[in-house]
Amino acid sequence: MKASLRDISERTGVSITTVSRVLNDKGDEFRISKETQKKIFFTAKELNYVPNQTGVNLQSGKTRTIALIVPGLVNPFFANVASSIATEIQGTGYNTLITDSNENIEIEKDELKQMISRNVDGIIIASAGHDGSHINKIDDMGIPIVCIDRYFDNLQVPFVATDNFLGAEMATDHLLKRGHNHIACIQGAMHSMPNKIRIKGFEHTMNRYGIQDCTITGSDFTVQNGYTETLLLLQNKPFPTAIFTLSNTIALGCMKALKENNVRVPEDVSLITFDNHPYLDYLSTPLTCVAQPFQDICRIAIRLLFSMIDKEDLTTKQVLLRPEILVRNSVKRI
Amino acid sequence: MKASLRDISERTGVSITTVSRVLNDKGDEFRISKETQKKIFFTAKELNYVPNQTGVNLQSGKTRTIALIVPGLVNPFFANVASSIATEIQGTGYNTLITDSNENIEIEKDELKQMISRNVDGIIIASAGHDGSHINKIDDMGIPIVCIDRYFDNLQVPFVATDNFLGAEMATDHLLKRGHNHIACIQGAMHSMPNKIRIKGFEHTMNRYGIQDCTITGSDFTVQNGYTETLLLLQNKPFPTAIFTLSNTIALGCMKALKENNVRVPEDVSLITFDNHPYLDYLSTPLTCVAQPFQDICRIAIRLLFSMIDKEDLTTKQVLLRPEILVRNSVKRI
DNA sequence: ACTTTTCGAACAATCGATTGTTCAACTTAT
DNA sequence: ATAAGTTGAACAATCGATTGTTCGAAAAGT
Repeated sequence: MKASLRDISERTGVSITTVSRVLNDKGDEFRISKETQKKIFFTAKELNYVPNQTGVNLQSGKTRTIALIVPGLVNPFFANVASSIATEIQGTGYNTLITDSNENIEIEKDELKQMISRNVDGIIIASAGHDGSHINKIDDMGIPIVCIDRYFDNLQVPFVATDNFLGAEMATDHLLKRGHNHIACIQGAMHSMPNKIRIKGFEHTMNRYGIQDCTITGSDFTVQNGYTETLLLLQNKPFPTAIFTLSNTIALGCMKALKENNVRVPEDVSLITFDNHPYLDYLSTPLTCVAQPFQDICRIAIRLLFSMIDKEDLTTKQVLLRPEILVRNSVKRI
Repeated sequence: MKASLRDISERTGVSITTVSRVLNDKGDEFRISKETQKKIFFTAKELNYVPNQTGVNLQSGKTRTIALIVPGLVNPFFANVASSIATEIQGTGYNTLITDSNENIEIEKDELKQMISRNVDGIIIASAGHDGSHINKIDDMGIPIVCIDRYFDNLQVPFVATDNFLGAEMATDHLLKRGHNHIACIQGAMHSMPNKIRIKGFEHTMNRYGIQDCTITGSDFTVQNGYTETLLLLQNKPFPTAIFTLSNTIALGCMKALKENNVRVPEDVSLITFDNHPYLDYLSTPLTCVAQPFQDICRIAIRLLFSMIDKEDLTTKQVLLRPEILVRNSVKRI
């Protein structure tokens, strides 16, 4: 079905070597006659020849493939990341192999193994794990890998993420400055670094304003979590004057619970969230948010990865990017 | 860095053959002594051996990889599709190679070539093209391929898509039944089959209600297009009583233009769109839409593809799935 | 006329894994 | 003691492409 060098070699009567050289535009370099070259090109076209990368890879050890492992494409943030990375890598001559670990560390480890097995040239990962030892192991094997969004203490590989402390600080500050001091924070996966840092930023800012006890609740980055926690929050007296959700998915669940209970935003409660989304502008109450610079994260991660692939020395290995607060109408001044 | 069979062979003093057989659990079958087996397993673990798929592939001709080519991950519909497919394929022992053609047929052709080159076992594609000849060519080469969402006349490969005629009919019917007869339709890529069929469904339903001239405008599935066309529409007198957008992206642009011009939905104009999205429930006016069964599309496409890979005969090759209308509050009865 | 260049292309090894065949060495049977 | 059988493992070819080396034959130089 698919033609190989051998097929062309047999059709033209010249050796595989010669065919290979001609098709790699080394015909002149190796003094293959114009006539032979023409014959080879013609036959290659005729047989619809496409080089078998497997062969090339085996020979070169390179696959020209970058793997991207994310904890969940259902999360618009990671969908955006995947889209950005795929698009950025396009045209570099590399392909992108995308997989989804579903926030499951075992699946993630298996995928990592698969990628090594497939000889990918580099890996970009937003890890679902609690620590980075399995990622350091990849690094030890000499496989270029960079972390995005999620990172760990003692991580020996480069990472690129939002400055989550700053982001949480900005959001909390925004609320406090508008008179809120009873703020509930609905968090995501507690072990994840972005979550931990955001919580730190939240608490730090609260403390700075002299507020010691903070309401922090929730357990993962899902719509369900946002929904459940908000429902629980609604039982409390007094109800907080503002809610700070740590992801778009949590915000979605939160809004669902609020709507079902006829709690209005921002009249009854103010709302601010991590993550931007095109729809936030058109919500019944346009949602104020902390936008992560996901495009820059992707671009820089790719840049770092390619540097590693090219065996260049990395001067900066840990990049935290400034988020941006987009003020819409979900926070009331009280 | 990475250990190969040869490394294990050298460390243990047995041949590569024996190592290969033991690691493939064929040790007993080939009467390799327990002792030797133990030694091999131990060394493999010690060296952190992971089989090099490139070698396996070359030998077997299989890569256990499925390629997915979509015209744009920025479109939430395709992000959902990508997520679904990646998730569904997970655990089948296959990996998913996702690429984005950016609605560009040249990029798409190039990607297709890449996939062939990489020996993928099968391809799922939502093509950006105007016709299916390049896809038939893949089929001719004996590479399993199935189309989703976008398909063509004379396509010789299986496809799975929404029943777009029905979807457009449902939407149009919904508007007409509520007293709208001045309806503007903002379409997407005119050459694409889903768009063509939706337009047909729209016109057919309008005609059924005795309305002959339909306003159809727009040219691609982008936010920008929805924005521009709505702006243009706003110049018209009389302004339509309802707008039917053929994708979520177009709807987003449309809403932007309406908002900027203080046109209220549904008081001043009713709005209905193709494609559902989690946020639609929380918009200032929750948006009535025609939801595509993207999960089923993905599942069936994968099913068909695996049947082709397994060389089974396909009884049904063309699947159109019933969409669902989700009634919210963006259509006013007049 | 004989040696040296140049030309045009083939040989053969290699990458990593798989697999049909072969082959010693030892055991058992005759 | 010799033939037959069993054990345990190695040999070698193969998949597709690349690449350093080699090798005839024709052309040029002496």
